[in-house]
Amino acid sequence: MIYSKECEYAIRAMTYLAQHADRRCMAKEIAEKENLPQHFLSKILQTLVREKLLESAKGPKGGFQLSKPAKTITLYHIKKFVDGVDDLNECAVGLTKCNDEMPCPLHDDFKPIREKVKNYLKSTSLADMTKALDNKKKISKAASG
Amino acid sequence: MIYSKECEYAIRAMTYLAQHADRRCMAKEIAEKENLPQHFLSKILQTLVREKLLESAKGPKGGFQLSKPAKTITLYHIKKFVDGVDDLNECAVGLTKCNDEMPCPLHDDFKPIREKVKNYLKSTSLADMTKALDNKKKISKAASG
DNA sequence: AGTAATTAGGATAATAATATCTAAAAAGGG
DNA sequence: CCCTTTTTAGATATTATTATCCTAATTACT
Ligand code: SF4
Ligand code: SF4
Repeated sequence: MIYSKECEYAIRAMTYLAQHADRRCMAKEIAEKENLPQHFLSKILQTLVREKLLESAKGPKGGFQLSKPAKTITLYHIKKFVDGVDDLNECAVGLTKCNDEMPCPLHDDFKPIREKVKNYLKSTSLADMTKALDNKKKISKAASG
Repeated sequence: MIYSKECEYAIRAMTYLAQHADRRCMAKEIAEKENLPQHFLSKILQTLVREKLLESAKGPKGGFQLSKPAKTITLYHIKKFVDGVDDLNECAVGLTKCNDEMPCPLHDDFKPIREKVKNYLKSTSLADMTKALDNKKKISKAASG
């Protein structure tokens, strides 16, 4: 609803990296564990390296890792580099470009929602993602055992 | 952010029809007035007829019109028939399918936002769209004159 | 130095979204 | 009945997204 596959894969891969921040992870490993198309993922990781969100190393013991602490990388950052964030500043209705002085239909109803989405992306870091995943694991264990 | 071009065009066309509910409008007219690709729009209008949201008539004096009152047709209905609404029930994060008992990361943060979007689409009718447009026109006149 | 491992980058392929074109069918007006 | 207008439907074209493949470059280890 909010981002492309490419961006979704980027987020999932970076979340995986955040969960294994103690070492480098290979593209192949991430693809297998997260069930992502391997070659496509490699491309995505390359662009994330170019955008300085990741660091990479070639050869044996090579792989990818976050270039900075997980709590400083937000979903917004990732979307910004992969998809761009223009759509978050455009109308849901699509009648004209956004402009507070000359609002289009439903401005007052829609703009707050759009702001909430933007805010959610900006306030959610990879650290939050891993925390949420840990929680899920706990709940899952409690339920089954 | 929420729907495809096709759906956006559908909404804009149907809003136009709601504004001119007293008569039938030709595809060409709608395309010109709303600045939409004409042939693509024709296709879209055809599917809306098949889905019973519009009625059509061929030949001279032909064209398209809403099949029921503007206030009974919501953005949600339109999206449902054009794009489908599955994405409104899926995760923003994309890690797994939605399931309240086994929530994925950020469920509690994201789900309310998603519900707000859904609600917005369900509670916004074509009549609301025309009302908002009228309002805009008024404001625009007051500002310039 | 040699070899295996791994990322980087370019070429290509497959699929989906967006857009156009053309001919056929239906309706109205002469 | 014929001509014009307009929708309908199907074929085709274009572009963007998603995905794969292949080769080169880099590095680690022996
Ligand atoms: S003014 Fe409001 S309704 Fe109009 S484009 Fe901006 S956010 Fe959308
Ligand atoms: S985060 Fe919540 S809304 Fe999203 S898939 Fe998970 S349970 Fe569903």
